[in-house]
Amino acid sequence: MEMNNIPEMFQSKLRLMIISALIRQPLSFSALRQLTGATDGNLSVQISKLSEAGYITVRKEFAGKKPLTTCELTPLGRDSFRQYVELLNSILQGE
Amino acid sequence: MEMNNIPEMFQSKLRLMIISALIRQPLSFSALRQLTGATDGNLSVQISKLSEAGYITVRKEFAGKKPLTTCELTPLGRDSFRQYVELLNSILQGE
DNA sequence: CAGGATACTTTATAATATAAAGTACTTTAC
DNA sequence: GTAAAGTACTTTATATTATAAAGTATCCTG
Repeated sequence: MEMNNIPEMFQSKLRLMIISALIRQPLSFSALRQLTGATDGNLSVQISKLSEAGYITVRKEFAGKKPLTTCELTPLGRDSFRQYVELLNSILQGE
Repeated sequence: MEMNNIPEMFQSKLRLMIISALIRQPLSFSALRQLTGATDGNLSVQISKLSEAGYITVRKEFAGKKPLTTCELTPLGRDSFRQYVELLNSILQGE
């Protein structure tokens, strides 16, 4: 099968949920936590991985005196996701 | 007595400890917490008050991905403290 | 199949802020 | 002088994220 072609970044349910959520618009850490139901720690780790892979950008600032983290999909992230979906489609089509 | 002259900002043990600690050099929130033994909430509140009074400046930044808060005495803060000590001295001297 | 290597997840703890509740002290009113 | 009010300080709980440690699952390898 083409299983070996599945990019690292899509081999985690949580990362997949994050990317899916970011397709529509940038979201804060809190929003992602709510949408995914993930724990803080796990969410933090997976966001870092997506960021290191260049799939998302992470902006940090202070909203008042509290930290605010915003995640946004990069073109690379978007393209990779598109390609991944195409790959799944082709697999579905029987190769 | 001159009791009524005691400035608001010096009427709290914690604020006094903070100012005393900052006389030597700027310190982080964590350092102040350690030095004073105060709880996070209380320390945060009293730092805000000192800042609003113009006695200290509070700088916020990210050290890596974590927030770092640094407090520094302003000239006003330093002068006020000096004057306060003088006031106490004069009271001690019998007015 | 036992033993590792990997990677993901949870849990605990850290850095600060805010709000709510508790405590103390000081006025005011009777 | 004391009960009721008002003020201010303190603690406690919870919110934002990050990191490290421990747990769990999976996969490879001999």
